[in-house]
Amino acid sequence: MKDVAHRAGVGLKTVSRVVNGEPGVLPDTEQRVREAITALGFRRNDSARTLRKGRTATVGLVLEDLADPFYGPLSRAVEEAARGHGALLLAGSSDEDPVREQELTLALCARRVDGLVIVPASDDHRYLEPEIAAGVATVFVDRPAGLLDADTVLTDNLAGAKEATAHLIAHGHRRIGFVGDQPQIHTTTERLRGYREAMAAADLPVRAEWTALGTTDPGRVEHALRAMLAGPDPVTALFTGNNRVTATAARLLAGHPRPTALVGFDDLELGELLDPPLTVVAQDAALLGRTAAELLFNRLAGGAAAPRRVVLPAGLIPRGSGELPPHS
Amino acid sequence: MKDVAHRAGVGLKTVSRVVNGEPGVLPDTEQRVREAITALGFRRNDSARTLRKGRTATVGLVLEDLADPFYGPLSRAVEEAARGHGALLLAGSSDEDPVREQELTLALCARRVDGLVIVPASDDHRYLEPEIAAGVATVFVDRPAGLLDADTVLTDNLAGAKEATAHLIAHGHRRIGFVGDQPQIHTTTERLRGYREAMAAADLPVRAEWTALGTTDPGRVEHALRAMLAGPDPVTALFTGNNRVTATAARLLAGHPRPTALVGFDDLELGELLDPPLTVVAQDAALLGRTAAELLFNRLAGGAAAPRRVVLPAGLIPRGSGELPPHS
DNA sequence: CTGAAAGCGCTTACAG
DNA sequence: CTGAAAGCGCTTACAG
Repeated sequence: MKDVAHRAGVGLKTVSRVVNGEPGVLPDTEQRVREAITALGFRRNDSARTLRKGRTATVGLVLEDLADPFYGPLSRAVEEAARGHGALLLAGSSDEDPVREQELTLALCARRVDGLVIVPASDDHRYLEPEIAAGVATVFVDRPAGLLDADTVLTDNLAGAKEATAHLIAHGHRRIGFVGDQPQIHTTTERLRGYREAMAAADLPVRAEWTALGTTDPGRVEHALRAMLAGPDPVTALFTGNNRVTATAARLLAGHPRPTALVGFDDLELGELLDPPLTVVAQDAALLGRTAAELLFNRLAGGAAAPRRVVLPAGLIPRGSGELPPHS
Repeated sequence: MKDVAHRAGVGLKTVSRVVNGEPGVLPDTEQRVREAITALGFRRNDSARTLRKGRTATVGLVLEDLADPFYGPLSRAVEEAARGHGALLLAGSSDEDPVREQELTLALCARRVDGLVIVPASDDHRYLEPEIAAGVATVFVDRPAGLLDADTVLTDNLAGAKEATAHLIAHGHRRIGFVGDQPQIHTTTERLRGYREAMAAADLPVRAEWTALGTTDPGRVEHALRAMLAGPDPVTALFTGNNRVTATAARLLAGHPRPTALVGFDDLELGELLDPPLTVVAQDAALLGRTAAELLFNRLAGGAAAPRRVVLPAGLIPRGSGELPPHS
């Protein structure tokens, strides 16, 4: 910029005015500045600008895994909102590791992002207190913050899980298995709770061997499923706790001799083309992201003193796999 | 930092030394500085740091759509590489719009990203010449740069498309349709070329109505497919040009009276569970991303004068849909 | 309409 | 072992 000013024979501030389209520059002067800019290939350094301005026009997004298709629409929704506000998106994966979540989040804070959308992996977010106090607008999505009061956007996992389980019960099942993600994840425990409550509401017992929580590693899931499907008294229906578990269950059931009912939490692409077509409880990942971004920019605009909590619905989509009757 | 220095009764540089773990600070002094840091809740501003250092430890990623599952593993691979080099990822979608690609890319450059991984939507990247000259390491992935010589990582779309088409021909098909993405996209034309070459190699004609290019909008794709499947001389097999087109084709064929063979470019989750299981030519999106990131950091490390071009293989995975015989 | 000075929060290059 | 001065590339607050 100094070079441009020198070449155009003007002051630094005049170049700044031209670059930012500020008024009060004679057409003639502006012309000279523009020529110098082109000749020197000048491009404003937005990092420097940002340092002086206070805001970085950057939003940080921390989620479990950028490669997981569930988070694609969520990321895109946050990106669109950011774009609408002239901001860019700094994104990263926590890999469901609390340490990694914190490192990543604090690295984003060190870059002085204006706001943060977090799918938490940890259960203690007090490390963010100074950041939030310093003005970083923070929204938790998909799962609540731990030991921290902050804006949150959730899906009604409890109701969704109840609906899924009640649906299986309504189709005559009494021995229903639940295979979920790791137990420290909020959505896992909520969905497990929904399953239990629906079973209890129908006066059905839940045997210990009918619930299995753990990583979504296909090997682990397959092992858990096989255990439930074996023995003298196998489950006749399965409720799977998220998209990855459901995919593994669908694969296994496709090769299983006994028709077993299946309802999954989260929809899967092509799910309607499976045999039988996949019944799911679906949530709207894009809406989750859009809502989170709205709360974020709302807060950045100076709104909402008290943290807000938004709960979005999940809805059953019956397609066939969840309507199979119990095998005799 | 000034406040910390003041409170600890030391100079600015000493705080800097402590914060960066540089040697040459007495334990006693360090202790005082650390106390001041904690008391004031000081956190280094990495934006200021990068302004002075020259490098921002940030990599920009421009792709078609953050929500498209195809790009998930690619993004994640770039993220992992960036992380390995202490860099963060600034990501955004071009939406297959050349103007948006350029705006986004230049916005990333204005933030002074150290490097750029681009899935191009435009066919003229000369706008990047000054940026590259200024030292922004730039790698194009999935599609080549337009009018610019730069590091590039591609899949062998031509060979993959030939293999897919030859596979259908080997199973007795003579009337094969190709439905692809928009014609300005490099991968579309390469795959179309592979289709044509395989047909020509088998001395089969290609009628104009057997090829249809356009957006991946399900309505458009369905319309094109229906046209090919109708009439007195319908195609007996389909080769679909990417994941989205394949998904629409699988949906349509599932409800179609005549069994029609299908080979898709790109694999789909659950594809093996369809009826018939989906035959595809698969590419490794994660490897695409990993390789691109390698070239990027290689260049940042001062390597490779001449731009490099890496071509990765695509391989046929026969599962059933591509082995259906022609209907009589 | 225009520009010189100060400052955003750090690091670099020196000097002691 | 420690720190004062200058500078990274901009914008802010003034003054003319």
